Amino acid sequence: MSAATDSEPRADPSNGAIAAALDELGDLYELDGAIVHRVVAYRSAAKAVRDAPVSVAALARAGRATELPGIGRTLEQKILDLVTTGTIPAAAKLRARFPPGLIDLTRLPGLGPKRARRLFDELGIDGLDALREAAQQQSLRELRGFGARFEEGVLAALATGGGLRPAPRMLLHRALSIGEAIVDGLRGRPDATRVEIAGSVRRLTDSVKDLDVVAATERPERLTQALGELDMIETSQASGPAGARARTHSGLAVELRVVAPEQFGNLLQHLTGSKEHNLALREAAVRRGLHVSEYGILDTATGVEHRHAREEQVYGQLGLSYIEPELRENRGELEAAESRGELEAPPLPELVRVEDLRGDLHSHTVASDGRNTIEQMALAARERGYEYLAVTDHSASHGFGNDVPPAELELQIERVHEVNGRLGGIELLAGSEVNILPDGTLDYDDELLARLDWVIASVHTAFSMSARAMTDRMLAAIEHPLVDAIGHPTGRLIDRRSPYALELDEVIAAAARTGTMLEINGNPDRRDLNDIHARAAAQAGVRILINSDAHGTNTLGMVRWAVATGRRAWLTADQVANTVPWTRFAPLRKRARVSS
DNA sequence: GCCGTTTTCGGCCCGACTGTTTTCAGTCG
Repeated sequence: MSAATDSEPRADPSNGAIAAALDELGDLYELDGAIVHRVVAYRSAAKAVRDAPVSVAALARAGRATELPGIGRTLEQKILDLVTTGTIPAAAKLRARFPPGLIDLTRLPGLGPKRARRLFDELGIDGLDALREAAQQQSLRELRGFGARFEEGVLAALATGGGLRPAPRMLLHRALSIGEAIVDGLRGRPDATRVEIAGSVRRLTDSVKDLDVVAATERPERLTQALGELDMIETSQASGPAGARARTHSGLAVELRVVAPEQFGNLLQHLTGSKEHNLALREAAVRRGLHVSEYGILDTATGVEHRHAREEQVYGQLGLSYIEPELRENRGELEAAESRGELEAPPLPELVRVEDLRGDLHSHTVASDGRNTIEQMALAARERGYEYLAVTDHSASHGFGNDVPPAELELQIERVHEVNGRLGGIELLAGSEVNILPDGTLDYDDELLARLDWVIASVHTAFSMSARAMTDRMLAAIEHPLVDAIGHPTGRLIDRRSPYALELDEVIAAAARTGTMLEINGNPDRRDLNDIHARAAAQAGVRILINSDAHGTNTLGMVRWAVATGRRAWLTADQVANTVPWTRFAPLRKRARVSS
């Protein structure tokens, strides 16, 4: 937190900080009345920065930021200003013209930049407090285009805190389970011929802000009414003939859209998104004279609207092969779907599946904070069809009363080998999830580590180090010859805790060079590495592990969330180390190569 | 502000719904 001085160069802003600055600039230009396309350019650039797997500050200093999609010379210069001076001149200028509370106004539902600007220009309303006061005095309705309903809406939104901050997001596993229940409920209705989950839940993103459901029916009004009658629905705001909106008791916003069966593919494709995928898809289609909507594809040459019952037909008419929902983020999937393999763009990958996994390299037992014994975990893993399971309880300094002192680990090794000798059909690895201490050392000595069959090393303490110190800490662990893999490498908790400051490109390069595997952790709160980082790591040649981090027999299945992230990372089974049989996995371990 | 099977200017997806309106702009996804 020390201020930068002449002797101490300014620390590079993170991608998140650069993205926030671009988003703010977009907001300011929007208030300033800039054309929408310019504002969209800032938003899309912010997203590109946020998604970039490498340091954008470093890219900008190298004059290479324009390699990112949606970033041209102007934005590169603005990023460079931010990196070198800590501020963007254009933003400073606009901030002086518009009070900070004005952007808060645009966060309220139904109040965008145009109307917020009018409230400021014509009534001097410069923030939420002034807006509340004006609404209470019923002076908003004097403005043309504003009425009593608007005043009521403002007071209601401010009273409930709605709109003051973005709606809380729900983790995927919860939203998916609610979504499946809703889909089941609607499928039971005689009027529904098809019902599917769409939106970000179908794309298996980390977390979601709402649930999109699509249905095919000849009787739309019957089905939209049925949504409100489901047990899990708290309130329904029946909209129009195109669908309905509702909210579940758990607070999840649900949007149901309906079309005729012959248009179901168009609707499913549209509502699955992402917005960026659809935007790029539609722009490319327009260049071919085709206009894509949720109702069909209009061919401007013939005037014919083509309706498709299946998504494959939608992509097919656009000259594309089918794109898995997890890939629909406009991260190169459209180019790949267009490729037939012979061109320079590689075709779409065949994505890894849960069924491809042959083992799990991260699990806990009662020896630390797990709930089941070695034998119970082994039987459950064998039941899943695994050929190997690493028992990796926490190490000597875990704390929380769950640590395993060296003497205890020696006993645990014997227990694992004993069960392994007794049980057939599965290879049990005596392992440990070893803490990486702040100085980069581990909390067992090398002699003990060498007696283990498998070591996954993780950071569990001292999260708020500088990026340099944390990177060095991680690199020290990666360079250790007895560390086979790194667990949950960035430490993030989805929507709750940011990743530690870390130069991930250095971590990835070191992991690739040393043959240290990097994990995608299946805990639905973690999914760490994330999709962007896992893709970058795999492209750099790092072997990726897909692990459950199960703390009981009933959570071995959490690998499905890690597989979801792996699929979003474009991973094929070949890029995931634990898709191979034990005889091929064993020699991939760093320790196997050190000792041979 | 970006970008190019429309290549350095002139475009930049498409539709639903809302509130306040008599035909639509703004907002949202």
